[in-house]
Amino acid sequence: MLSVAIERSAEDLDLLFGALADSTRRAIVERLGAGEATVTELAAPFPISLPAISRHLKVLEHAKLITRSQHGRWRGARLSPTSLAPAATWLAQQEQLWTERLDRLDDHLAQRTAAEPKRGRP
Amino acid sequence: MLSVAIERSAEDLDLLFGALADSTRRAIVERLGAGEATVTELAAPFPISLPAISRHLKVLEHAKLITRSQHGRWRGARLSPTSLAPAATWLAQQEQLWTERLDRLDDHLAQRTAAEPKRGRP
DNA sequence: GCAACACTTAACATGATGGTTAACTGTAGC
DNA sequence: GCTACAGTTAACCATCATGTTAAGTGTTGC
Repeated sequence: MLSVAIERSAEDLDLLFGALADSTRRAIVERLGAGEATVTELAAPFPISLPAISRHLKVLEHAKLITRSQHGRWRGARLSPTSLAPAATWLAQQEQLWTERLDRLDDHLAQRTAAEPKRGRP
Repeated sequence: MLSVAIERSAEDLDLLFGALADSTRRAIVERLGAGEATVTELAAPFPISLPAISRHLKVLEHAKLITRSQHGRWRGARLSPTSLAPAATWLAQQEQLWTERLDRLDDHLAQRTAAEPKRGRP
């Protein structure tokens, strides 16, 4: 359907991994796993100022990891469900690629040593 | 055995995700999926200088994503097989946590609407 | 030994990141 | 309307990241 459906751009991954490369932001994501929360709730566990939290949220939002809402004077943050997928997919692909390669290498070595058992290593 | 075996510290993840938050470094990792390579080989596809590549490799090494070797005057880089696991695990945990939560939410809502079908929303 | 090669290290410029405090915006509630 | 509350924006600062070029290190090969 969409011609650019698989277009997982390098920039998206930059933003995603970049957003996750900070323990405060990861903790916020973990916290949001328990459900929507307000900024003050999210800020509570951390020893940093509200503006700092506010910017972390902006980074997460920019990476499309969270969406924001407004209830009265409270502003909520919640996870966008499939947003981690691109990162997880990239990692899975890499792991698959190199385990495949290691398997092939094992096969190759097994074959080699089976075919030429007397070959010595200098 | 090791008392700190499961101690996947926040710093490790900082380094891991940080290392992956750059498209050049991700490309290098992808490239290394095909096997060990020298610095010049790794540098070839990129329009940046060798020192820049050298430092990217140092970042990857520091994040324990690659190991380095020396063959004569060539210096090789190769992937360390399980190094992506902490990142993949963290992502998997998050995805599991929040899909669980969404499931519980669904159940809850289904139960609620089943039990109190006439309840209106103000 | 010495020149060429394959890098790495050093020194530097520049822009991004993560934190601060102070001031601003917008909603709630009397 | 005014005050308090929840949060964002602005201005600033220190540090880190990423690139550059120039110089240094160590190995090869004649």
